[in-house]
Amino acid sequence: MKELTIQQKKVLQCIKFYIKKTGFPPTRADICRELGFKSPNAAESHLRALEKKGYITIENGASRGINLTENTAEKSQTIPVIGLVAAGSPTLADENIEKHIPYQESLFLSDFDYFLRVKGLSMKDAGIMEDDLVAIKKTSEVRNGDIVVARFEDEVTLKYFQSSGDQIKLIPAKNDFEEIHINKETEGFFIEGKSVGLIREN
Amino acid sequence: MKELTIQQKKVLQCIKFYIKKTGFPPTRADICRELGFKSPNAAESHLRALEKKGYITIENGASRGINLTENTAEKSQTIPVIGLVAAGSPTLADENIEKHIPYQESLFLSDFDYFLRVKGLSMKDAGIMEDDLVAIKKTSEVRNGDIVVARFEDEVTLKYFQSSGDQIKLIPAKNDFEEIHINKETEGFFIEGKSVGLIREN
DNA sequence: ATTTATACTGTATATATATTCAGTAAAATT
DNA sequence: AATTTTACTGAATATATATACAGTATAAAT
Repeated sequence: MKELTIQQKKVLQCIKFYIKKTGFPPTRADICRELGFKSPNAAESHLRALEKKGYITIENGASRGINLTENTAEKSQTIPVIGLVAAGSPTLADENIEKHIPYQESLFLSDFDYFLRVKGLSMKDAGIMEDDLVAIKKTSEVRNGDIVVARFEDEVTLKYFQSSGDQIKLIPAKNDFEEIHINKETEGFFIEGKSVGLIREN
Repeated sequence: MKELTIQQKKVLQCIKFYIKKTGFPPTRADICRELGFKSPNAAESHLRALEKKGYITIENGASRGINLTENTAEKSQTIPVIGLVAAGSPTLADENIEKHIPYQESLFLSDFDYFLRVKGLSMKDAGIMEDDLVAIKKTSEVRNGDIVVARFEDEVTLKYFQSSGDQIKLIPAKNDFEEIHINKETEGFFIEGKSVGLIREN
């Protein structure tokens, strides 16, 4: 989508804010009032520019006939899905993002930063199946029994966390997978975050 | 909140639908067009009734100045969670509803009608754990391999569905639970719906 | 039994609103 | 260098829209 100018961004923000506040879109005059314009044509021109660039649609002849396009409206309500690949860490870099899915704030008890798409069945006995989306909160503060995203060198895994002293155990929830034992200070070892929820798309 | 009459419900639904479709609320004339009224005052009166009962607010003098109140607006964005109890069917009656949770339309690939709170571990090997929320779409059209909500007399269960001819098998996803074999025409047997997704709140 | 709420039609109108036209001026693009 | 885009002011206007007023009729509440 074509880039917006600073003023056009201001107008778009103004529209979003107005809708949030009142439940319906602003008139040209409303926009002028909010942004200090003295002519309704200032608002009109900006609206037509926003329409041309695909951020809104305008129903001609209708009062307050402004509609945020899907792309515009959803932007603030989506969260990235990241593929869990054997090599490479789950960063929020564009190349790792599989897609964005709509997201409601209070979906889980805790807030979270991204969804991790699960590969493999090492957590099967914890009810985490292949292709499930695990909601991950980025943090290194984890407790025994938490399901964590751990990185060791280039490998990223989802495992139960168990620590005693300097010793950390990463335990898969399936007998035929192996536990990983690691020292806390081991170089290249990080806890990326922990699971706070799960979504499965049948 | 005070109960709405059938007509008032229709008008409220019409407003919601119009906003969903266009992004902005309807005029009095729009409502008349949608519902077949011949006088704008018909819409006006209903709007004032809805305002009086607290379902909407109206900004006087503003065109399309209709705002769904928090309660009203949320209703279409929350979905009920129903406890899966051994006895009693999962109806949407108030007494069965555990709570409402926020819900975004495109969360799963299919739409659905309610969440079922899972009790017991009979579907553990399908990755469905105790207290998980299974998204249920009310339907009797199910295919072999679907996870279905089946009711037999007073008992409601979540099982794999498998049919051949008149014979229906309800298969739990755990060895130590028993399969249920039932004839299609058995009295008191119903398929309530099928699972289309899952949410786990860690 | 009387009042109030529901559920409209039909007409009228003040005003809220979109939208066009005429300008000015700077910045960006071609 | 010429054209287009951006960013406005200012005035004018057709029409979209809320809203009041006058009725009619039935159902519900007090």
